[in-house]
Amino acid sequence: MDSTKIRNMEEFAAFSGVSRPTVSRFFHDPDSVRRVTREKLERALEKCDYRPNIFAINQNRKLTKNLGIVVPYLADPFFAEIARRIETLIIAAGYRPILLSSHGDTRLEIENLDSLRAIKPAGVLLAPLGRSSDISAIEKFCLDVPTVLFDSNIDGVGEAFVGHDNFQATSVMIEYLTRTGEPPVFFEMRDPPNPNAGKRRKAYLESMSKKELDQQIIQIDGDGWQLEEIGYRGAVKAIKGKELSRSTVFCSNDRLAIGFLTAAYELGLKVGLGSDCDLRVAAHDNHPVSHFTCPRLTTISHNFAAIAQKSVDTIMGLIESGERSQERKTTLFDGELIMRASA
Amino acid sequence: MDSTKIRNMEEFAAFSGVSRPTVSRFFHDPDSVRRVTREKLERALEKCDYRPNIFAINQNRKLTKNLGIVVPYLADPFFAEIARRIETLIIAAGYRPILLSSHGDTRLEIENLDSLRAIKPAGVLLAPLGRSSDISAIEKFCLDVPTVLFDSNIDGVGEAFVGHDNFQATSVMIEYLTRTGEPPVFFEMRDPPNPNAGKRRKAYLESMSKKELDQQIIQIDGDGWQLEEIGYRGAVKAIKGKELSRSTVFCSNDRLAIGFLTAAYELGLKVGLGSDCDLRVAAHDNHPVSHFTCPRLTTISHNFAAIAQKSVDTIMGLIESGERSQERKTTLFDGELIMRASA
DNA sequence: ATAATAAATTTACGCGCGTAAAGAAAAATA
DNA sequence: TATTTTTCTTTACGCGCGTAAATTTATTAT
Repeated sequence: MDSTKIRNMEEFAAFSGVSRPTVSRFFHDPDSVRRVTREKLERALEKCDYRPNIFAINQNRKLTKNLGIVVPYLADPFFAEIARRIETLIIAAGYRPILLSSHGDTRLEIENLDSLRAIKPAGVLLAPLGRSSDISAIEKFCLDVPTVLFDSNIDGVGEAFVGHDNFQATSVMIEYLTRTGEPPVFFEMRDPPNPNAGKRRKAYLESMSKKELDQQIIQIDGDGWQLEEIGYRGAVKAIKGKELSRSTVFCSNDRLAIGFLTAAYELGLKVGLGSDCDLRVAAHDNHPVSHFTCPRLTTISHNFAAIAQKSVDTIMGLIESGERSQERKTTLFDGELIMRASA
Repeated sequence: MDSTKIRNMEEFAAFSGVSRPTVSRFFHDPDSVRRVTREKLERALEKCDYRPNIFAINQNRKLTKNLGIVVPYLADPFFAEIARRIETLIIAAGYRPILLSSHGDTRLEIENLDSLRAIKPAGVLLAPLGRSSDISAIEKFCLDVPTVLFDSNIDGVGEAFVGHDNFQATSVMIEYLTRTGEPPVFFEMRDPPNPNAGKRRKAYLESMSKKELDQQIIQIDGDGWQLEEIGYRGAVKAIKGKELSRSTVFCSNDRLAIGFLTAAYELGLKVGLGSDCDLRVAAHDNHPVSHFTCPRLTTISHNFAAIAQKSVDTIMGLIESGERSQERKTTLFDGELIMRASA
């Protein structure tokens, strides 16, 4: 590295023996200059680590290379995992991911969108809070910024939705559970924060009635994102109150199931497949923690890889075409049954 | 809202009847203008939602209001939780948090620092990867940007360190375990990615020898951040190989313990305090998941709130004084014993 | 070789705001 | 009321880069 301190593009142009507009073009797209020129600049770059000022760039371009990611609750490893995958794909595409969490708070979700708007992102991938989202504010945002929703859908909002097929997933699990034992009772929050929950309930009812099986839904109280605690309390109440009409429980999501397993353990119920077991418990999501519950949790995995890839591909398509999509497209990926010890 | 579209500060100044430099001062600090002027501007703001262009602001200030947060692995709820708290405090202080995860990757950690450097942050809060960090690169970064380390220390790097007192925590736990049962065996990775692990081992050895108790350390193989899986395999090996000289196990961290509990469960060992139990298991961190293991995990909590607060206070002090600290200060907070069912 | 094309250079302006200096106006003090 | 102090306005320049137009130079085709 040279001792020469380059302060701006002007100086770097002089240093490398190329004019400034050409340097500007080079940084925008290295292939837009002749090969000899490019090599000259690359050699200069090795001698003095100059990088264009990102603020000056963004100020003068209508469109930045920023790509926002907003998730409802980053402290939930499920969202941390999907965000991690999306981040990686965005970086690979040459964009800059800006990851924001709404921390389960409606107001913060809108604030996140506002501060994204301020940095003129090329696009945004949004997993909304769901039921508690300020839908009209999100709609307004989507008019200004190309936005793809993922994980949790809001009808008609954003350019597209990419998510998990709750109906397919539910029917696969119910198929499995009924084939290997008693048909399941459905265990969920009375007032779930996430729209997926509603679809899962509906899918349970449909699947069960198609098989002409008795439906039972246990709806538990609770509010917020402390799902394990809510699941635990609900399970204690349901077990002690002998509310379970059958010995198989299908939880609306893994985090509720984690609480359920804790309750069963503490109440001395053995969960699992064996003939010595009192209960079978299964759920939805293949949450990272579900690998290590006691017993390990049988669940339906989201296709994390496909959802992340399709979300990024979709927003990239919108950005690079420069157009809004003609029609809002919904893409759902099949879940995969993950058989473990709990059911 | 007025239909008038304000495009820049010039237009907003004209609209509100105040000169542009005064408007600029107002946005920098509302209290730096006279009350009547401020009120005039606030009224104007309600009529037309103008916000200064953040890129133009940052380009012209040497110092932005950006504050970087870098954590080693955001998909670990422990870091998600501490990051969440820090973010909240930073926003409250009127700064803009930029949260980046190194995803357990040395190269990405440096890339994160590089991209932070590009946005001229006022300061950075860094929880380094630890042993695998590129220390000289981090040192170089700290010369340019005021940086406070947290969670995991690198001697002499950064302006200050804020963390957890592993020695106090260890001795409290050992005190508790020996008072209520057999003294503990220490369970850890042979090659832990985190420097806290080294301190915990040392603290175990010191505490045990101070009490004139036999020390036993079980070091398990494994690499990377899949700590539960590593803990699980190590536990299976240790239990099947009858390596445990005593019935109390003190794990280097909760995530290893989660794997340990899964192994114990699958091998039919009952973990807990009761006389019918085979093992007691305790650990470090009060990881969010440790609330819901089976049995619930006895552990030592980090003082999340204090660590987050002190980290933010320290970096704010550096920023607002505009100076570098004379001497590197280390602040450690006591852990708190969280007694649950596992030990 | 000459003409046609492609690429680079020079020149110049604009983006939206920070900020400094000098003077005018308003508020606080005497 | 006169004086001092505070606050605001006017004017002007700079930040680092995007980008357009006109010109020059290099490359390719004829």
